Amino acid sequence: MTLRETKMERTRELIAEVALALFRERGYADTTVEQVAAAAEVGTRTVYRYYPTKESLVFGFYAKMLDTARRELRTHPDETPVPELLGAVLDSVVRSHQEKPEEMLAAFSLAQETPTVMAHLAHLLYTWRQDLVADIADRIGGRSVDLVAGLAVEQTATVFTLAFRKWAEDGGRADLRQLTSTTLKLLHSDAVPLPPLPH
Amino acid sequence: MTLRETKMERTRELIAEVALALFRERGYADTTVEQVAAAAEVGTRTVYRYYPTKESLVFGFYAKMLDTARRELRTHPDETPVPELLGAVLDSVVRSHQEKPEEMLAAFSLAQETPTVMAHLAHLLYTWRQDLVADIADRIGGRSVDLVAGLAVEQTATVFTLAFRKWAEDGGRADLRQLTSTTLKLLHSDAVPLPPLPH
DNA sequence: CGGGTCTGTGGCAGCTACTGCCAGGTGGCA
DNA sequence: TGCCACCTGGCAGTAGCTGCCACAGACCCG
Repeated sequence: MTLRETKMERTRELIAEVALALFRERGYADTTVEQVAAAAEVGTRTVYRYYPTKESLVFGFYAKMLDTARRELRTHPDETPVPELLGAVLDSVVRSHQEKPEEMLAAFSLAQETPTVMAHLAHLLYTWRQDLVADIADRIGGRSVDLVAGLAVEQTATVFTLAFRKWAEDGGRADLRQLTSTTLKLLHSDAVPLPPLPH
Repeated sequence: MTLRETKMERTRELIAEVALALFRERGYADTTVEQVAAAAEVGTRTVYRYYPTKESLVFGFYAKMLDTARRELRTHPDETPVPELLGAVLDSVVRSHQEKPEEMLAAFSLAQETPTVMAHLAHLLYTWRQDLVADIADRIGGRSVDLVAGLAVEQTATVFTLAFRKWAEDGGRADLRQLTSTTLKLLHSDAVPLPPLPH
């Protein structure tokens, strides 16, 4: 890794950190990108070189985390059974959240305050799941590959999303891993109502 | 309904229609809100009175449709079994899509072209599902009410979303109801892999 | 039916997110 | 050490979005 790249990586992270701090302090709407740039001691133009929109500043590390979870899939050999893969993804996401709980909570609470930020988060997760579906579909045989892969990924993501939402409601005091596992157990059980099959 | 309200409703719909038409014609990014206003023969300021953002112009009727589906729930008596409720929601959404297939397809294709539009759609669906969870939770007894309601709603929404996506990929030629029912069948079967339970 | 009032409309000014362009400087590399 | 590549940041410009205010049409009551 060259000096140039190191510097850029540092600036990139610095901007995201400073931005998140300012947003928490003064609120998202009341902070201009110019202020973020000034606080990070870079030009406004530079901020936009690293992050395409103001909203994306909130999810700098979040995006990196999702990327990691996906990347991890590729380390598993081709013969790995799909349930194990899904378990690995779930585990990776839970682990990331446990590493930086305050940041996760802060980003989520900012998202709840500001619709466009929530929209950005929803979009981030949406594309992530779509990419995951493509990854998983490659490993599945049989009929309706895309539907099966889709359902598998969506269910896995849902388990985490619900557990996380409950965890966040609680202010992050509960044990996220515990909550995830409880939710997963519910999904495995048949206590969850579903629309009936049309005859 | 007074004359005033009628007029407003008409303008509201006119703006959305004109906007969607212009977006399809010249593309979303290459159409300014000012142009939409001019084509609808209203002031720019008025457009923003009806629709808070440019993106929301794309989903005028979409939002109304989701609202209808939710509203329909309230027509069912309290004793209605939850699976039936979920079935009704699914049905309502499928029906709406079958009524205006071109518009649905157009809106979705615009969303795929422009990230912020997709983000808006994702957000719309996200809040809709959350509201549905609250509605359903009211009707469920027992433990982990919110988790059960959450899983139930998310699974139902997922079934439709996947079927819709496949339908849209196909250019809207396939039968959406058929696709939905196939997806639902898959979900009921145990052909869908899940993450294993941690011991 | 007519006058006062309420309310939707739209123009104007202004802020800020975001972009293309270009000059200057710093790191990479021979 | 010197040339080249590329990252940086300032400037100007576009467009989404908002508060404010005057006007006009709709509503209501005598």
